[in-house]
Amino acid sequence: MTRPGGRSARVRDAVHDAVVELLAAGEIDAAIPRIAERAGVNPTSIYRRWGSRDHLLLDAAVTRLRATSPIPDTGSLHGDLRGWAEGVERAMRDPRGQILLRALVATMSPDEKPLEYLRARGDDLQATLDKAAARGEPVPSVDEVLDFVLAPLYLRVLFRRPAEPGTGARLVERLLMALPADPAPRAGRGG
Amino acid sequence: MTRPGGRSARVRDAVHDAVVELLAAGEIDAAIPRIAERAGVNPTSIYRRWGSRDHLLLDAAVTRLRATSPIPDTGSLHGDLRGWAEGVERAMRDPRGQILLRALVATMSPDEKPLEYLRARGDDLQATLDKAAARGEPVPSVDEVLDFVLAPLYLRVLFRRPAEPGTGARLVERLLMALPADPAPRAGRGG
DNA sequence: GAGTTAAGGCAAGTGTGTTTGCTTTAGGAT
DNA sequence: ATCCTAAAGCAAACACACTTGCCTTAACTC
Repeated sequence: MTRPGGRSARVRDAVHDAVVELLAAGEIDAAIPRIAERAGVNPTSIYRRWGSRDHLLLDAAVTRLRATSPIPDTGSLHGDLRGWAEGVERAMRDPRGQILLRALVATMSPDEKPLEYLRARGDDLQATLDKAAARGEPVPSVDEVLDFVLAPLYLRVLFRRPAEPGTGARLVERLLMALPADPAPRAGRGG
Repeated sequence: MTRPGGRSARVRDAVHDAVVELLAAGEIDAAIPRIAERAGVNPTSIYRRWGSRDHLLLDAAVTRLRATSPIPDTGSLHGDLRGWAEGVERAMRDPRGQILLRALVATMSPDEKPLEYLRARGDDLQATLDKAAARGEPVPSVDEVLDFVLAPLYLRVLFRRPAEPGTGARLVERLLMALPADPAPRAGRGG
């Protein structure tokens, strides 16, 4: 990527778009020539850049999901987590979000270290929690947020149906409700 | 399957075994001829029976996962859920369990109705909860068990690393701890 | 604006996954 | 024991994804 912002970026975006559209349209095993056609690009360009369909899918999923639902800064932990959870929930009600999450799970190598995507999210989360702790608010651990807010939202999408509106907010409320009023730093659950 | 228990079943098991072994060994995109070779079976048999690689993977995953970690009957809800959660946790520490869960997520059609596999689990869970309620114990809803016990265990496997020993038991304890002492039927969370 | 060079496009060649018609085998039925 | 039929095996034809060498385009640099 020594030439950012030019033709290279255009092709990359067009290919990512094509992947998302095709998957969302139900062509879940569209091969590279089909994706290239949809993107208005030569198949060779895809083979040369991504090498395999799985690498392309993983790249598209990570890139696109990373842009989704950042953690807001509302001034209170409750507001931050609630805004974030609602964003995740909304993204997971979009068929494209669903398919991207599924593609991510499908193409991640099982022995992969904690995926960069989720690690970055964990870091963001930690920063948000740190700020809240500095304000004197009682805070959960990152693990608790992932276990009791993100996990239910994701599991519902992957195995059942997308969470109904309000689920994210309810999960956040339940988690924060369970915290001790004392803002002493909590012993993490060991992740 | 009009001829259960004979050659047909042997071939099916051999093919399922081959799938699990190959996936667990890292050959995640082993094609059908490769699976057939490993199973000691003719590729045509696989094409005729399953039609596509995805159908085969889904069938193998559902079949094998269904046999894993049933809910025990210990006489107390706490014991039942704890035994089950520990079983799930253990299955997810096995590379074959991990890969099967991943294959399941990857090959499920996104618009699939709640997957038969998880629906059956939900029914088992409901039966366990009903028994406990009949004994006068306070019980959570099926949704709560899925959200706060199964979801964290699955998410950790899919995105991070398998849960450490004791995680399942701790999740169950936390859930039951949060219940009101009054065993009145709880209003479900609407799933 | 001319030069430099990744990256994209093109086209021909190659391999392998998939299909299909036919034959053989093995379980169950009579 | 013999018949019957689904399912498995076999082999040849087929299709198409993938590779590769070469040429062209376009973006950054001086």
